[in-house]
Amino acid sequence: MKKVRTRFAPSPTGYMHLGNLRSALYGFLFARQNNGEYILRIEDTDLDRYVPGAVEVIYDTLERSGIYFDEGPNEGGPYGPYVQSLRKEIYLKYAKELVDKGAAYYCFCTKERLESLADETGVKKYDKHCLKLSKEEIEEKLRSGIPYVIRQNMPTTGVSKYTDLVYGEIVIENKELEDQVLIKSDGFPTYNFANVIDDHLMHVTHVMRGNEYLSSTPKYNLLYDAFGWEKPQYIHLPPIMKDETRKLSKRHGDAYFDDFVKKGFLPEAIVNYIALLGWSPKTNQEKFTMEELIQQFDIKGISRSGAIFDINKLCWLNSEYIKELDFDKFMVYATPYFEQSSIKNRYDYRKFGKILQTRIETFADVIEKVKFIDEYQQFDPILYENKKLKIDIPLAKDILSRSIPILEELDDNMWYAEKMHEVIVKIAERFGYKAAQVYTVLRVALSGLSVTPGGSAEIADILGKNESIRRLKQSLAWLD
RNA sequence: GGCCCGUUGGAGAAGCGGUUUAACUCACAUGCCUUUCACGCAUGCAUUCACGGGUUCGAAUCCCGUACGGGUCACCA
Repeated sequence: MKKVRTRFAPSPTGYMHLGNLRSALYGFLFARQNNGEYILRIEDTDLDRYVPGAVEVIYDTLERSGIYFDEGPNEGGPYGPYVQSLRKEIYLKYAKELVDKGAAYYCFCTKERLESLADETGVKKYDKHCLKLSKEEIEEKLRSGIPYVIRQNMPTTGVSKYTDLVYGEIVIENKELEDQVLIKSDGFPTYNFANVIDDHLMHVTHVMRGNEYLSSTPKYNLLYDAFGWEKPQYIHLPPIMKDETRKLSKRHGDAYFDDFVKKGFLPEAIVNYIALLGWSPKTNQEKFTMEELIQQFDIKGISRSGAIFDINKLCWLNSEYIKELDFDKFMVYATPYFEQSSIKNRYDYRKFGKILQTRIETFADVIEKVKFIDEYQQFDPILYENKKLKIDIPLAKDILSRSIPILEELDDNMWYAEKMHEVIVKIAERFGYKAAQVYTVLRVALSGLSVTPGGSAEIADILGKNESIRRLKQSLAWLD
């Protein structure tokens, strides 16, 4: 059995789309679990789309995701270079070999002629016009410097079939195949060609990519056949969708890894979630470490239909990862968000962090949760009402008016969460309330919210005595 | 439009001809906990697998057709 070698072959667009990340992940998992090798190859054959710094973005994203390579532009390796623009001459040489074999031919057609080939539905299929050129004519045109491309010469009859490891047998009639361009007039290869050449030269055994290539794969197979090369195994992946009809795409602005990191998602959670989009494990496990994914990943679990990206579930997974963080680590992630929030450089971030860790789904939630500090304003008294605890507005008033004097007597240095608990329980005992009733009323009065970032004792602690008393008095006044 | 692929609850999905009265997770709802909110815990949520035929003693599972959705038909990857 040949050693498994698979590859991730992104083009340097400057961003890492989650769909791409998932392809990178699956390829990585597959290579690692088979003790194979994982290769990074940069597909930059389109000069117009080149983005400076894009390779760094790719490496940075993958590194943060826990994905690494055995061979690539930075790692080196025996089959380099691993950047296609650096391999330009290689492709031309092989293209010419194909021309000699009759599997490809020079084409000098102008853009205008190509345009004129469109049928009534706007679909144009190349008519093999230049295939008829004689050797002399070709020599002549080449000599006089007329721009040319090299096209693949497709068979016009028969069928091509191959077995995809996810989709099963795919059969395409050869007459559906167009004489695609292999070498562009700028001398660069097209993706379609460079891909095949490099996969072969780099000894790639398994090709994993989006299923948009499902129906063009026979063209690549024909190329392998023309060279007499062994074909790789194909593993086509279903798309990740934004909703039922739209692919998760750049257009919608929220499909990049970086976007999610900025919103306060942990890379581990993103990777974990994405692993589950289009693949399901044999067990009921939902949370996975990278190591577990490597062990449990299985091509048989890859689905064939598109998966809708559900931010809800990502949020849930992220909150699970956040809760697991040890507190110091949590604060490392959370601090930048405190810095962006309205309480920047005020209040004790750690005190807030303590109560927030179980209450946020993304770190960006910190910004929202902290707003009540500055956005305290008259609220609907209905917030006090609680049928389970039998709290109504008159009771809330009682509790507030009786609690305030007692709390006011507390010394400043007694004003901390643990002490507040004691005091609240005492108040409850003394006036015959349930502790929960006092807690709830104070919590609402101090925050002006029904769902609060913490319990009343913690909130009072953070606010400090003066502000807490002020708010309690204010709330009482509002009730009149 | 031609060709290719897909279609199980709001979302991810298991299931691969008979202990499936269709797992599990998210969401949602309800309840419990009660030092409150959150966390946590428990329960509920598809008589049905896009639809219509067929094969079979028996189908979500096999076959055919229809509908719907996606992909592809570039000197873009």
